[in-house]
Amino acid sequence: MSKVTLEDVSRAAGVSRSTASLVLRGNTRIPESTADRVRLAMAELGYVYNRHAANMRRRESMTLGLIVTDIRNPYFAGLTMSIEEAAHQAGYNLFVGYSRDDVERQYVQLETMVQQQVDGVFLLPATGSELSPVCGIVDRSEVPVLQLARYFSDELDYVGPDNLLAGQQLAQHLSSLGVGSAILIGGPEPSSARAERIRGLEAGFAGSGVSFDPSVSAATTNNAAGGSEGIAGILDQGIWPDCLIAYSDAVALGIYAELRRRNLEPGRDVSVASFDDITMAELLLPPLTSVATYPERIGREAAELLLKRIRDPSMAPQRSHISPALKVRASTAQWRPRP
Amino acid sequence: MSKVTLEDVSRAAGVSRSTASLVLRGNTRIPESTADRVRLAMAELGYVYNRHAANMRRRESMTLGLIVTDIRNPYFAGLTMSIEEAAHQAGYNLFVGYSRDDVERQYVQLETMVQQQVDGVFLLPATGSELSPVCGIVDRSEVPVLQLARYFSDELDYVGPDNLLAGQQLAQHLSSLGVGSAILIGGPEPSSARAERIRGLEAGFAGSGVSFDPSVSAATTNNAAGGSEGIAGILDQGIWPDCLIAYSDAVALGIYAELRRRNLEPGRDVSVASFDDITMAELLLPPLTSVATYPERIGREAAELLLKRIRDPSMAPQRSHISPALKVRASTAQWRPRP
DNA sequence: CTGTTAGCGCCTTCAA
DNA sequence: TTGAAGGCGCTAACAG
Repeated sequence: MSKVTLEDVSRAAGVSRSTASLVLRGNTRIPESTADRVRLAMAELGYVYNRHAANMRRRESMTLGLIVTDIRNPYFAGLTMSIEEAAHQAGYNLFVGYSRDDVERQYVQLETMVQQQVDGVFLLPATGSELSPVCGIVDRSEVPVLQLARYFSDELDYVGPDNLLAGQQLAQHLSSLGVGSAILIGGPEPSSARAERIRGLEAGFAGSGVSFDPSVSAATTNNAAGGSEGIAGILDQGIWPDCLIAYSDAVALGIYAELRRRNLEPGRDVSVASFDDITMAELLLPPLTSVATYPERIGREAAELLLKRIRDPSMAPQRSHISPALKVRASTAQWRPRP
Repeated sequence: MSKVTLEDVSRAAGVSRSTASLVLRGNTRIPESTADRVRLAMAELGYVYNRHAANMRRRESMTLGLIVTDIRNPYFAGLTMSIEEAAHQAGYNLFVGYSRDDVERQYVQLETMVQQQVDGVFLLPATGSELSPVCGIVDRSEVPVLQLARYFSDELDYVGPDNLLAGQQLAQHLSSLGVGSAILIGGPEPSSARAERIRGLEAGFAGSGVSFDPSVSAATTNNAAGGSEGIAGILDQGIWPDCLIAYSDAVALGIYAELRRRNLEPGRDVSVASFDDITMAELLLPPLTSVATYPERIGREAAELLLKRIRDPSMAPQRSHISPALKVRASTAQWRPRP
């Protein structure tokens, strides 16, 4: 029975309600003996602090929302876990919703979170997200929204990997290997992340003589099925580049599998590289060259920024880019140019 | 400004507050013309329904809590996503906490969820969970707790895989292959799931002549690192069984990697099998034999049960076991007895 | 340091 | 059908 109220506690402890309330909030001006008596009474009566009631007055709920597309991709799982950790550390509880990359679903989730009075929302936007519907939902309550890993608006905060640099690092590595041609496989077409990675790759390949045409590759879902589909589409056209650049490690897993279905061996018949560097990349055979994008750091940084934004809603929109790091492994390092 | 209240709306629409409230809840006895006027006013004023305020009166928050250990394991990620889906479908928002298999952390998360007035909690218990601290936190508010995938008490509801049957199915498959000896690798020692899988394996191997001694294998964390560590411990003792049974696919991934570091090939030098059948199992080389335990079904079933429990707190504790299905793949099927 | 008072926004009840 | 009133549990503001 969550029926034990602060009033009951204060009565049992022989103090006023305001005193009990102050003890709860750790006020130091209350003498220790009184505070102890109050705490004892709370324990004995089985008192449970009701945050909803507190919220009615304080106008903050100590909850945050997180909407991501799909956590079966370990990259997003790591991101989610680090955000949860930072939120809890700051005393917030976290509502989580999975949009499954469906915009409508995402908007519904955003709406219910706003109704639940969240103090802020981390949004890893579904493809097709736009500012105006988001604002329509959010502006009425002035809930700050932070864009995670992908962005669709300059007016909202953003924290994500430095995709441009990541693309550049990877391209430079590949051209140094003597790769003659490379193709990007998969990834959600309209995402800022994919566009940035492409721009980075183009910049990195510039002047190296490596042929790289981003328009060849079709967009796919960001998972293994997308990778299989993407590489199948390329091979079925009779195209056979020296290097396959997966949009992400999740996509690369599908590329490995599809290559083998066709009796091709990744790392030998074609080099393969990717982005994210999830744990699995290193454990695959051959180990997968990947650009680490550090989801844990992105999560920590995002939490820090959103909390700052909650404190100061008038601050100008911020963008934060986390530096990537290339991890060279056998999937590219063992590959040799065809004679 | 979540300052627009139902009173403002009713004033603007020229109706009473109770009428506006009834429109919100979809009452049909209100004439459509009136309802439309109210809805129009809500839209024009930018009204946001405040669930906290509603909760003060209705004594339900329309929120549920979910505490899992770690979603970087795709098995738990799938479980989490299916629970979120079912919760949203039923109109609930979901608080999520990751215990990282730390009991103390788990208790803190449980406590803050209770303070947030959750109507129920899904708990995938951290190793070392016990009934009395959980009850200490939960009983005061009478929040129902459902045990997910592992259990530590008969007094709480439970939904998880039928681990006994899963172990049996796998053992029978292995003995039919002519395996002479098998060892279980990894998994959290004190978990009900591990104990049940062992019992199932023992039952399945009984009378087959396959040597299987569960005491040989050390417990580990439920991830790739645990798998590598587990198999390393076995091989370093000079033990070399015909078959390695991983506690889970996540563990199996580490086994594959460690075997290869030692120039052993899974599926040829030793057969490997596992539990869970996450997407990756099929994509590995060699594809991994695994017993599917269907996290999506478990999640759906769990959500159904918890919602029923919320409606009827006096119901006797329920346990629900989801049937597994063996997926035979090359990691065992291609293995041949050593001469 | 304590007690009192007045809400936060909504829902329920009762009377009109 | 509508209006008025009371209260959910807490906190803030003020007067003792």
